[in-house]
Amino acid sequence: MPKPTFFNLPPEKQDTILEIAIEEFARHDYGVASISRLVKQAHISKGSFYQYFEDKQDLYLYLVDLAIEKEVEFLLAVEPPESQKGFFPYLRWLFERSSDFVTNDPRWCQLLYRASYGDFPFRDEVLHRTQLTSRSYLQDLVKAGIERGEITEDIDTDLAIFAIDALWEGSRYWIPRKLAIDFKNIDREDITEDKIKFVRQWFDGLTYILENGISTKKHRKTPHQP
Amino acid sequence: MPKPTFFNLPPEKQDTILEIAIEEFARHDYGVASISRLVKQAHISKGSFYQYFEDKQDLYLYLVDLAIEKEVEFLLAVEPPESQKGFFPYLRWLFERSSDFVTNDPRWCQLLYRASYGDFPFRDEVLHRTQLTSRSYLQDLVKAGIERGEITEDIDTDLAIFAIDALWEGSRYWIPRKLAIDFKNIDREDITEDKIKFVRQWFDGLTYILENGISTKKHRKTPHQP
DNA sequence: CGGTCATGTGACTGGGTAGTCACACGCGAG
DNA sequence: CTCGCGTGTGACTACCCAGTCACATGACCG
Repeated sequence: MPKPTFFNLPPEKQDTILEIAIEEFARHDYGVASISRLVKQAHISKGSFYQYFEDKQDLYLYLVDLAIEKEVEFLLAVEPPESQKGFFPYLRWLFERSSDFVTNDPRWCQLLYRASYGDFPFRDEVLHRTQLTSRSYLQDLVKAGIERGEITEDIDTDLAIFAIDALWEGSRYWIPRKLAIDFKNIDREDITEDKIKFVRQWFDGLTYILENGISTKKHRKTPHQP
Repeated sequence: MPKPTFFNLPPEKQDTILEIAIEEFARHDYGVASISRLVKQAHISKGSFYQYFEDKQDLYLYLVDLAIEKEVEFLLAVEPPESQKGFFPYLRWLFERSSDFVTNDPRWCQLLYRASYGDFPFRDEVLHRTQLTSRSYLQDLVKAGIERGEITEDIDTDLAIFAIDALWEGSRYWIPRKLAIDFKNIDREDITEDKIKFVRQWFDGLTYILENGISTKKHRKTPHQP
């Protein structure tokens, strides 16, 4: 947690610092991200930084927490379908919200990606935070889906969760690169309708694949042998 | 490419150096991996290292090339099914070989993962090398599958490739962590039959999901709207 | 006015890094 | 024996990093 000094700052200054910090940690893994670069860009002194935050890790964990908060908040900004409608409509909603999150807050999104897959000490500390929310949430979803008979029991719950998660995390990584989103200069104008549409269709496709697979139903040659 | 000096070394010494190097770059992203640590562990001097390799990047790109070579060689060590048997048997073969590659050469595998998703300068140089092989290979596979009518045309080719790739790369990352494989001390004894079986089943499951999705076929409520 | 306290500062420390270089060693040819 | 050459070496450079600290600034209070 940042020191009280940070929260005493005028909100705009807090925001500026956080903006620059998000950019730094979106562009680089924890180990490569640099506080020196950060303070230069934010036009504050090294000394000030360390009056705001305990250390690099303190800032980082705070950012991760903020990002998770931000993500949840963004997802829930649109009402999810009622749970009795079933798993797949829910998944579709989740992916649609997620896709908008990517185009809306690409840097938060990238920061969270790095939090899961990046290279740094205190992995467990961070994984605990990121997985606790997303993965246990998915777990409940999938289990309910199985109980309701929508999801095949042939597949292990954990594997289903993994698949959903891997497709999501993979998207989170590749989409900004496919769309040539530059984390340095986020330009709202640059996220055109076309791009938003592209991302929506991307996740529509993933929903379809997760539900039905990619095979035509004519040949089902390779049944699952558990 | 390493300098001639490196190739003049007795093969065992070359191997030792490469072993240590693989470990370093499997455990850390390019930016975090350290040549100083490497030479200490390999019991060679800084000076020697720079008589073997141009620089850090030279060594790294060489390792990536070796890893790709190693992967291809390993995959093809078992004959793939004849192509007329279709896409899904082929995919099953690919995943089965891949799963064995993970348990057999976890460090090479992890190095390649980092080459695709890691954080470093000269991204393009590395991506070019990794994608050229795997992604264009998948592309041919998927296109053939579509032409043969095994893969639904509702799905964009690129998205199908992405899905396969994302599940594979995700596995490559998570499996060693789930199995608690320590890249530091690779102990052949530690890779038990149980673990190998676990990985095989993992990829069997993924093949099934890719082919059929995770839904039971009873409710197909959410058709794909392109 | 003087004092106190929160905040701002940038030179500095200690340590890690990639890469260099002047020198040392040994071996084989002349 | 000596010269040259390929190889080995570790101290050294130049740089970057996280984190510290003695000092500066300025606002508010008595």
